[in-house]
Amino acid sequence: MDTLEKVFEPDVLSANCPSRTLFNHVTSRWGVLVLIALQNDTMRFSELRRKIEGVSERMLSQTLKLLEEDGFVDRKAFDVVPPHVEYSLTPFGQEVSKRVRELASWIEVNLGDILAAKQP
Amino acid sequence: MDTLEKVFEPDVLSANCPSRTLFNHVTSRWGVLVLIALQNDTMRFSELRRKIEGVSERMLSQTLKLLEEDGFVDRKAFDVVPPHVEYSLTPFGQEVSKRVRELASWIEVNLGDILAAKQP
DNA sequence: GGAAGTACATACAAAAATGTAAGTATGGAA
DNA sequence: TTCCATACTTACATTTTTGTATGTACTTCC
Repeated sequence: MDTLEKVFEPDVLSANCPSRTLFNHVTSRWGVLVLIALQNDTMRFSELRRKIEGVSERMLSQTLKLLEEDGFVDRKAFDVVPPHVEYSLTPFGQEVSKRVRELASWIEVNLGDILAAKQP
Repeated sequence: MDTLEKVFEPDVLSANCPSRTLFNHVTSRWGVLVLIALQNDTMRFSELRRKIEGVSERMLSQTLKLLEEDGFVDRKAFDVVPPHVEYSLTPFGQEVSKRVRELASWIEVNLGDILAAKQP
Protein backbone atom coordinates (compact mmCIF):
# COMPACT_ATOMS: atom_id res chain seq x y z
CA MET A 1 0.00 0.00 0.00
CA ASP A 2 1.10 3.49 -0.73
CA THR A 3 2.25 5.44 2.29
CA LEU A 4 0.39 8.52 1.15
CA GLU A 5 -2.97 6.97 0.54
CA LYS A 6 -6.10 7.95 2.38
CA VAL A 7 -5.11 11.49 3.16
CA PHE A 8 -8.69 12.48 3.61
CA GLU A 9 -11.54 10.53 5.20
CA PRO A 10 -15.03 11.92 4.63
CA ASP A 11 -16.87 12.45 7.89
CA VAL A 12 -20.19 14.18 8.39
CA LEU A 13 -19.18 15.11 11.93
CA SER A 14 -16.46 17.37 10.54
CA ALA A 15 -17.66 20.88 9.99
CA ASN A 16 -15.95 21.47 6.67
CA CYS A 17 -16.27 18.06 5.11
CA PRO A 18 -18.13 18.15 1.78
CA SER A 19 -20.07 15.09 2.91
CA ARG A 20 -21.59 17.24 5.62
CA THR A 21 -22.94 19.68 3.03
CA LEU A 22 -24.44 16.91 0.95
CA PHE A 23 -25.84 15.30 4.06
CA ASN A 24 -27.45 18.57 5.04
CA HIS A 25 -29.06 18.98 1.65
CA VAL A 26 -30.39 15.45 1.68
CA THR A 27 -31.72 15.68 5.22
CA SER A 28 -33.14 19.16 4.82
CA ARG A 29 -36.78 19.70 5.72
CA TRP A 30 -38.05 19.42 2.15
CA GLY A 31 -35.14 17.47 0.70
CA VAL A 32 -36.07 14.28 2.52
CA LEU A 33 -39.65 14.54 1.37
CA VAL A 34 -38.74 15.19 -2.26
CA LEU A 35 -36.48 12.15 -2.21
CA ILE A 36 -39.29 10.06 -0.79
CA ALA A 37 -41.91 11.38 -3.17
CA LEU A 38 -39.78 10.68 -6.23
CA GLN A 39 -38.74 7.23 -5.13
CA ASN A 40 -40.77 5.19 -7.60
CA ASP A 41 -42.09 7.78 -9.98
CA THR A 42 -41.22 10.46 -12.42
CA MET A 43 -43.27 13.44 -11.42
CA ARG A 44 -44.13 16.87 -12.62
CA PHE A 45 -43.66 19.95 -10.49
CA SER A 46 -47.28 20.39 -9.52
CA GLU A 47 -47.77 16.71 -8.87
CA LEU A 48 -44.89 16.86 -6.43
CA ARG A 49 -46.41 19.90 -4.85
CA ARG A 50 -49.66 18.13 -4.24
CA LYS A 51 -47.97 15.01 -2.99
CA ILE A 52 -45.72 16.76 -0.50
CA GLU A 53 -48.28 18.44 1.69
CA GLY A 54 -47.25 21.86 2.86
CA VAL A 55 -44.44 22.77 0.48
CA SER A 56 -44.68 26.15 -1.12
CA GLU A 57 -43.74 26.52 -4.79
CA ARG A 58 -40.74 28.53 -3.76
CA MET A 59 -39.34 25.91 -1.43
CA LEU A 60 -40.09 23.09 -3.81
CA SER A 61 -38.25 24.64 -6.72
CA GLN A 62 -35.37 25.66 -4.49
CA THR A 63 -35.04 22.17 -3.09
CA LEU A 64 -35.29 20.53 -6.50
CA LYS A 65 -32.60 22.82 -7.85
CA LEU A 66 -30.26 21.99 -4.99
CA LEU A 67 -30.76 18.25 -5.31
CA GLU A 68 -30.29 18.55 -9.05
CA GLU A 69 -26.99 20.35 -8.57
CA ASP A 70 -25.87 17.65 -6.19
CA GLY A 71 -26.68 15.03 -8.78
CA PHE A 72 -29.55 13.32 -7.00
CA VAL A 73 -32.41 14.60 -9.13
CA ASP A 74 -32.79 14.68 -12.88
CA ARG A 75 -34.82 17.40 -14.55
CA LYS A 76 -36.24 16.96 -18.02
CA ALA A 77 -37.93 19.98 -19.57
CA PHE A 78 -40.07 19.75 -22.71
CA ASP A 79 -40.22 22.90 -24.72
CA VAL A 80 -43.95 23.23 -24.99
CA VAL A 81 -46.63 25.54 -23.81
CA PRO A 82 -47.96 25.21 -21.19
CA PRO A 83 -44.64 24.10 -19.67
CA HIS A 84 -44.01 20.44 -19.04
CA VAL A 85 -41.15 19.35 -16.79
CA GLU A 86 -40.45 15.93 -15.40
CA TYR A 87 -38.44 15.18 -12.28
CA SER A 88 -36.91 11.85 -11.40
CA LEU A 89 -34.11 10.40 -9.33
CA THR A 90 -30.66 9.72 -10.72
CA PRO A 91 -29.01 6.40 -9.75
CA PHE A 92 -27.29 8.25 -6.89
CA GLY A 93 -30.61 9.75 -5.92
CA GLN A 94 -32.19 6.32 -5.77
CA GLU A 95 -29.54 5.14 -3.37
CA VAL A 96 -30.04 7.97 -0.94
CA SER A 97 -33.79 7.85 -1.38
CA LYS A 98 -33.84 4.20 -0.42
CA ARG A 99 -32.10 4.99 2.86
CA VAL A 100 -34.24 7.99 3.63
CA ARG A 101 -37.30 5.88 2.96
CA GLU A 102 -36.13 3.25 5.39
CA LEU A 103 -35.78 5.82 8.10
CA ALA A 104 -39.19 7.30 7.39
CA SER A 105 -40.84 3.89 7.23
CA TRP A 106 -39.38 2.85 10.52
CA ILE A 107 -40.84 5.93 12.13
CA GLU A 108 -44.21 5.45 10.47
CA VAL A 109 -44.43 1.80 11.47
CA ASN A 110 -43.36 2.43 15.05
CA LEU A 111 -45.20 5.68 15.50
CA GLY A 112 -47.75 4.19 17.86
CA ASP A 113 -45.14 2.70 20.16
CA ILE A 114 -42.98 5.81 20.10
CA LEU A 115 -45.89 8.03 20.99
CA ALA A 116 -47.05 5.60 23.67
CA ALA A 117 -43.61 5.57 25.26
CA LYS A 118 -43.49 9.27 25.96
CA GLN A 119 -45.64 10.77 28.68
CA PRO A 120 -44.39 14.18 29.69
CA MET B 1 -61.34 -7.99 10.08
CA ASP B 2 -63.09 -5.15 11.71
CA THR B 3 -64.66 -2.73 9.30
CA LEU B 4 -63.38 0.19 11.28
CA GLU B 5 -59.76 -0.83 11.48
CA LYS B 6 -56.91 1.18 10.11
CA VAL B 7 -58.58 4.54 10.34
CA PHE B 8 -55.26 6.26 10.30
CA GLU B 9 -52.12 5.44 8.33
CA PRO B 10 -48.97 7.30 9.37
CA ASP B 11 -47.41 9.12 6.44
CA VAL B 12 -44.56 11.62 6.53
CA LEU B 13 -45.88 13.21 3.35
CA SER B 14 -49.00 14.32 5.23
CA ALA B 15 -48.59 17.73 6.76
CA ASN B 16 -50.28 16.99 10.06
CA CYS B 17 -49.15 13.44 10.62
CA PRO B 18 -47.26 13.03 13.90
CA SER B 19 -44.71 10.92 12.04
CA ARG B 20 -43.80 14.02 10.08
CA THR B 21 -42.96 15.88 13.29
CA LEU B 22 -40.81 13.06 14.58
CA PHE B 23 -39.18 12.73 11.19
CA ASN B 24 -38.37 16.42 11.19
CA HIS B 25 -36.80 16.23 14.63
CA VAL B 26 -34.70 13.24 13.66
CA THR B 27 -33.58 14.73 10.37
CA SER B 28 -32.96 18.18 11.75
CA ARG B 29 -29.58 19.77 11.16
CA TRP B 30 -28.16 18.81 14.55
CA GLY B 31 -30.51 15.96 15.30
CA VAL B 32 -28.95 13.67 12.70
CA LEU B 33 -25.48 14.41 14.00
CA VAL B 34 -26.38 13.80 17.64
CA LEU B 35 -27.91 10.47 16.69
CA ILE B 36 -24.74 9.53 14.83
CA ALA B 37 -22.41 10.71 17.57
CA LEU B 38 -24.24 8.73 20.24
CA GLN B 39 -24.51 5.56 18.23
CA ASN B 40 -21.97 3.45 20.09
CA ASP B 41 -21.20 5.51 23.13
CA THR B 42 -22.55 7.15 26.18
CA MET B 43 -21.26 10.67 26.11
CA ARG B 44 -21.15 13.75 28.24
CA PHE B 45 -22.39 17.09 27.02
CA SER B 46 -19.02 18.62 26.32
CA GLU B 47 -17.73 15.47 24.69
CA LEU B 48 -20.62 15.61 22.31
CA ARG B 49 -19.91 19.23 21.67
CA ARG B 50 -16.37 18.49 20.71
CA LYS B 51 -17.33 15.52 18.58
CA ILE B 52 -20.01 17.34 16.60
CA GLU B 53 -17.96 20.09 15.04
CA GLY B 54 -19.78 23.37 14.82
CA VAL B 55 -22.64 22.93 17.29
CA SER B 56 -23.12 25.69 19.76
CA GLU B 57 -24.00 24.85 23.35
CA ARG B 58 -27.41 26.32 22.80
CA MET B 59 -28.24 24.17 19.81
CA LEU B 60 -26.82 21.05 21.35
CA SER B 61 -28.85 21.30 24.51
CA GLN B 62 -31.96 22.22 22.57
CA THR B 63 -31.53 19.25 20.24
CA LEU B 64 -30.80 16.85 23.08
CA LYS B 65 -33.88 18.00 24.91
CA LEU B 66 -36.06 17.48 21.86
CA LEU B 67 -34.73 14.01 21.17
CA GLU B 68 -35.13 13.16 24.81
CA GLU B 69 -38.78 14.23 24.75
CA ASP B 70 -39.34 12.10 21.68
CA GLY B 71 -37.86 9.14 23.48
CA PHE B 72 -34.74 8.67 21.40
CA VAL B 73 -32.18 9.92 23.88
CA ASP B 74 -31.71 9.05 27.51
CA ARG B 75 -30.30 11.58 29.95
CA LYS B 76 -28.69 10.55 33.19
CA ALA B 77 -27.67 13.32 35.56
CA PHE B 78 -25.45 12.76 38.59
CA ASP B 79 -25.96 15.20 41.37
CA VAL B 80 -22.40 16.30 41.85
CA VAL B 81 -20.40 19.40 41.42
CA PRO B 82 -19.08 20.10 38.85
CA PRO B 83 -22.10 18.70 37.00
CA HIS B 84 -21.88 15.31 35.37
CA VAL B 85 -24.48 14.24 32.82
CA GLU B 86 -24.45 11.27 30.50
CA TYR B 87 -26.34 10.96 27.26
CA SER B 88 -27.09 7.74 25.44
CA LEU B 89 -29.59 6.33 22.97
CA THR B 90 -32.74 4.53 24.00
CA PRO B 91 -33.64 1.34 22.10
CA PHE B 92 -35.82 3.46 19.81
CA GLY B 93 -32.96 5.87 19.38
CA GLN B 94 -30.65 3.08 18.36
CA GLU B 95 -33.04 2.03 15.64
CA VAL B 96 -33.28 5.45 14.09
CA SER B 97 -29.58 6.07 14.61
CA LYS B 98 -28.74 2.92 12.68
CA ARG B 99 -30.71 4.18 9.70
CA VAL B 100 -29.34 7.68 9.86
CA ARG B 101 -25.86 6.20 10.00
CA GLU B 102 -26.49 4.15 6.91
CA LEU B 103 -27.49 7.23 4.99
CA ALA B 104 -24.48 9.17 6.20
CA SER B 105 -22.12 6.33 5.47
CA TRP B 106 -23.40 5.91 1.97
CA ILE B 107 -22.73 9.58 1.32
CA GLU B 108 -19.29 9.43 2.90
CA VAL B 109 -18.28 6.35 0.94
CA ASN B 110 -19.57 7.67 -2.35
CA LEU B 111 -18.52 11.24 -1.84
CA GLY B 112 -15.78 11.08 -4.44
CA ASP B 113 -18.06 9.74 -7.14
CA ILE B 114 -20.86 12.13 -6.31
CA LEU B 115 -18.55 15.10 -6.45
CA ALA B 116 -16.96 13.83 -9.65
CA ALA B 117 -20.34 13.47 -11.30
CA LYS B 118 -21.33 17.09 -10.95
CA GLN B 119 -19.67 19.72 -13.10
CA PRO B 120 -21.69 22.94 -13.13
C1' DG C 1 -64.73 35.83 -22.67
C1' DG C 2 -63.09 34.66 -18.24
C1' DA C 3 -61.03 31.14 -15.27
C1' DA C 4 -57.83 27.59 -14.47
C1' DG C 5 -53.63 24.99 -15.14
C1' DT C 6 -48.46 24.84 -16.14
C1' DA C 7 -43.52 25.85 -14.10
C1' DC C 8 -41.40 28.67 -12.53
C1' DA C 9 -38.79 33.78 -10.97
C1' DT C 10 -38.74 37.66 -8.14
C1' DA C 11 -39.54 41.06 -4.45
C1' DC C 12 -40.84 41.65 0.01
C1' DA C 13 -42.23 40.21 4.70
C1' DA C 14 -42.54 37.24 8.48
C1' DA C 15 -41.05 33.49 11.11
C1' DA C 16 -37.79 30.27 12.70
C1' DA C 17 -33.18 28.82 13.47
C1' DT C 18 -28.91 29.77 15.09
C1' DG C 19 -25.02 32.21 17.19
C1' DT C 20 -22.83 35.10 20.98
C1' DA C 21 -22.04 36.55 25.37
C1' DA C 22 -22.81 36.34 29.97
C1' DG C 23 -24.19 34.19 34.23
C1' DT C 24 -24.46 30.05 37.82
C1' DA C 25 -22.19 27.03 41.58
C1' DT C 26 -18.17 24.68 42.77
C1' DG C 27 -13.78 22.04 42.79
C1' DG C 28 -9.17 21.49 41.42
C1' DA C 29 -4.96 22.89 39.10
C1' DA C 30 -1.24 26.34 38.45
C1' DT D 1 -5.86 33.64 43.75
C1' DT D 2 -6.94 33.49 39.25
C1' DC D 3 -8.29 30.46 35.60
C1' DC D 4 -10.40 26.35 33.64
C1' DA D 5 -13.81 22.79 33.40
C1' DT D 6 -18.72 21.21 33.98
C1' DA D 7 -23.71 21.63 32.05
C1' DC D 8 -26.52 24.35 31.32
C1' DT D 9 -29.97 28.79 30.89
C1' DT D 10 -31.22 33.28 29.41
C1' DA D 11 -31.27 37.59 26.78
C1' DC D 12 -30.24 39.64 22.69
C1' DA D 13 -28.65 40.02 17.79
C1' DT D 14 -28.10 38.15 13.48
C1' DT D 15 -28.78 34.93 9.84
C1' DT D 16 -31.36 31.68 7.41
C1' DT D 17 -35.40 29.78 6.10
C1' DT D 18 -39.82 29.96 4.64
C1' DG D 19 -44.06 32.00 3.07
C1' DT D 20 -47.01 35.31 0.23
C1' DA D 21 -48.21 37.62 -3.58
C1' DT D 22 -47.56 38.73 -8.22
C1' DG D 23 -46.25 38.19 -12.97
C1' DT D 24 -45.41 35.36 -17.39
C1' DA D 25 -47.11 33.11 -21.96
C1' DC D 26 -50.10 30.33 -23.70
C1' DT D 27 -53.88 26.66 -23.98
C1' DT D 28 -58.05 24.47 -22.88
C1' DC D 29 -62.36 24.09 -20.65
C1' DC D 30 -66.97 26.16 -19.61
